[in-house]
Amino acid sequence: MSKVTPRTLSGFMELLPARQVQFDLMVARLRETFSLYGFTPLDTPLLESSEVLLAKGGGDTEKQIYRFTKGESDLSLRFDLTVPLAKYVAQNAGQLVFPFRRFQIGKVYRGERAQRGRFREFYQADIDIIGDGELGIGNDAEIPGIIYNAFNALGLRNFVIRVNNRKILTGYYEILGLSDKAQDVMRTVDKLDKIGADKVSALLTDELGVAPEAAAQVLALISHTGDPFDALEQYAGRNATFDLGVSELRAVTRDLAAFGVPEANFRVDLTIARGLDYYTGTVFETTLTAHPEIGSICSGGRYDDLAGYYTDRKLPGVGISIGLTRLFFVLEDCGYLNDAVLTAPADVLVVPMTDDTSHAVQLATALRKLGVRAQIYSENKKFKQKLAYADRLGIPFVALLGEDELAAGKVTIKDMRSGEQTTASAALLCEGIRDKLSGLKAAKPINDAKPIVD
RNA sequence: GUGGGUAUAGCUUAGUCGGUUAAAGCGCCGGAUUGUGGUUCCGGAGACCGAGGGUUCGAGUCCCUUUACCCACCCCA
Repeated sequence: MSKVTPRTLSGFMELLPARQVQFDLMVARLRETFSLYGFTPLDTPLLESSEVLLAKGGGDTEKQIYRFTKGESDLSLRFDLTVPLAKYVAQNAGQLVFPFRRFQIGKVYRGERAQRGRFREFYQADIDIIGDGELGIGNDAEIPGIIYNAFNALGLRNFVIRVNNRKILTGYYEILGLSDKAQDVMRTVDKLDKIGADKVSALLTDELGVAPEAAAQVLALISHTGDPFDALEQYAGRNATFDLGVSELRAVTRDLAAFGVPEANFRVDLTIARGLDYYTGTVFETTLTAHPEIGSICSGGRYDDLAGYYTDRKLPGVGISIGLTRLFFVLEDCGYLNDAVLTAPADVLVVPMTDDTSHAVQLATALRKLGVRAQIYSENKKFKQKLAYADRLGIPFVALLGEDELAAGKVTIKDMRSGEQTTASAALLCEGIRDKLSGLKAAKPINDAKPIVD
């Protein structure tokens, strides 16, 4: 009989057990970190009515939406977590306490061509702070600290959080008389790192019709080396939006040290703008120092009006989104995933070797009460196969209950890494294992301290 | 959406000018070792060469079609 070939769709990521454990560990660390800053968890449906999801309409996002009908229903898979948040907040505004801080970690879907580091189904880890009518700039200032600590909790060290403020760009382009082209100019300038100043200049003049002098001015500001605030100072007092942007950017950078963000992990970068047009102030973008080619793994910013398509209530917010799937993919690809992390499904494999399994069950129960993950191996296989099972799954301890042990009322524990065996009372061994495991479990999932070079 | 590339064992790949039995490493299974895994040694299973059609005495190899996947652009996490 011919079989259907098992396959996974392009752009969808599936992990083997050990990797999945690692991924889940990263998710857990992010949840812990977000919780430390007072964010509350939120889960929303994967599927929404197309009317709700596409309220904004138009643009590239609409083309990338997975959309289908089921009976009379016109449904769409969410393509980010921000639109569902907007719906949720608009719907529940009366019952929420503002500023509303939520985090959400979930899958989103984009029907675009997959490629390296670019998925069609992927996890985003979002945090957002939503204000009712107003939201202080202090919330923006808190974001870099959260990003830093979140990545730090994962074990990442080599990354840079880049920050800019859209008001600065908007105001500057007003000064230069480029307001009508502001969006396109920002998007072009955003490519500076990738294609270089000459090509950016060419694109500005040839494709966008920017006057050469204005293009030169655009590049002059963003190419400034040294303290970016010195460059910005030259234009002070000429445009209210620009001045506001500069003061907001100052506010965001002022307390970085107090928030615990090292200078090496932060940079004001006047080129970043984010393609998404709903950002109106602070913008963030985070890249891995050793892998800029993969693009941003965490970005976000300030928006004036989250839910304008659903309600008249003005709901400004600031938030970020971590591309967890992309991040995980890059880290695995580059060998940064820390294999020392305990990815075994259990801490102890309890192996009964006689027909009487009651002692094995008792031991497993006692271990679990101590918080030690115990699995009973009940297959009637050869002894070596029982050990091989533990070995292949990376289970660090095997508890052996053979005739000798049962007769003596004891248990033999084998440490699979050292090969050492000790025989003692069950209670004594349980405590010992718990203590040994605590060290292992403190390990972080990622180790990017030593970048691997081909 | 646009442009390029690839398809051979579970995985990564080799396969000469079209020639007879499609090769290797890794992995898997078994044994050496019936209460000791991970190392080593020995043995074994596993491939209608992506699918369909064509040229030919003969196709993994050449041609056409198709599907899937990969890479890049656009855009993004």
